[in-house]
Amino acid sequence: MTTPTRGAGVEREANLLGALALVVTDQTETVTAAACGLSPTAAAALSALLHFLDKPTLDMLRRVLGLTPSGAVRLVDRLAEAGYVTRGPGADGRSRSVTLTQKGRRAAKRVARARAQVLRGALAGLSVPERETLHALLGKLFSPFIRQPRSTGWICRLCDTVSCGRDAGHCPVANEALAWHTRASTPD
Amino acid sequence: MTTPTRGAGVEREANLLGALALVVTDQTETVTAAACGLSPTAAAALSALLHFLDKPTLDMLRRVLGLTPSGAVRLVDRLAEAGYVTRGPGADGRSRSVTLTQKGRRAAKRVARARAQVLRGALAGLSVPERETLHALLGKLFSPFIRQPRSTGWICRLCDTVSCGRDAGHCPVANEALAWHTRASTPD
DNA sequence: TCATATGTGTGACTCAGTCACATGTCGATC
DNA sequence: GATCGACATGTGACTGAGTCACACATATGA
Repeated sequence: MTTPTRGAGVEREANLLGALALVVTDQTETVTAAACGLSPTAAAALSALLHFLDKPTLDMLRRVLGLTPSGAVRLVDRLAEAGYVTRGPGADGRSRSVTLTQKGRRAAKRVARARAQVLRGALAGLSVPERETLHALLGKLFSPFIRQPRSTGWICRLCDTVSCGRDAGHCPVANEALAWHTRASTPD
Repeated sequence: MTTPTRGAGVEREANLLGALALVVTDQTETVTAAACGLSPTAAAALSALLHFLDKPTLDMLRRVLGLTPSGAVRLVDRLAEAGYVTRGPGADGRSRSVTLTQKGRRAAKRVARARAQVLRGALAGLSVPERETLHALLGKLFSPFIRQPRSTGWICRLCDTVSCGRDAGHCPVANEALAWHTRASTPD
């Protein structure tokens, strides 16, 4: 009993998971950067701006991408120079809103499409029931990452918030975070 | 018939896969870089040097990491300055071997351990049969990435070649690559 | 033998970010 | 209402990790 294939088994799966995560991320960064003609970070910013519901500010972008304030300023400078965003007055006298231009919106959609294409390509070889199974397993894999405070950027910085199903309660990240907050309500 | 949960279904799983790959890679880069006190690329280089069987050269490292020749020279400069590697004569009058020092070997092992810890942590919530299932599915997810020529670094640049089981025919990357080469033997 | 390919290395530069610091604004408290 | 600390943005100077263009030595093949 206990586990016949312990030890080496875990290592094999761990290694495979690491390798897959690496290719998927590599590919995604390459194609999203190409889709907007800027850096992967800029691509992530465009994607985030596309999916934000309320008027995003420079500071929100900073948090999502895990940058320093000045880093975010430089990033928005670049996006603005490319004609992708404009700065406007924020809700606050201190903050400024960052808004996608038409051109920026188009670029952001290209970014999202490019990402989706890579990911759909990866899933192409799976049958529907296999995809269902995978979905459940991926959800479980998330938990450990949500529990702990993250040092770098936001998990969902490239997410498609529609297909993510956050509002419908389908997003494991959102669900875990919610459960976590209700459990231990430490207001920072 | 056909597929009742088509369309949106694929998008959901695709999105989840992308998000998971992103966190896993983020975390891995963070901890491996911390483990050696240098950049994620340097950490990958140490890991690669640890697992190379034959005497690695600067050029091999360059290929694995997807750098330019001069980029690789700079990287090895940094590794040497940190006391992690030494340059020696290569098999060839042109090439030079890059060898881990004792200190470098220790650092490389820390890198490998740090990576393994992240990945094992992700898998911690899965039962043994769930891990088996995941393993099979991850293997299938790989195929599309191996078929196409990659622009950026090598898929396995952080792999633990022992637990990967390449020689025993357990590594899906190696297997796919092998099958691919026997099918279309274009010697470039 | 000579042209070409290959591996390594250098100088000048770029790009994306950092840090230290300045400025303007908000909220709370006296 | 004045003041003080926290906060959002922005700027100048700098760094780290890479690039490109080029040089040089060695290897390979016609």
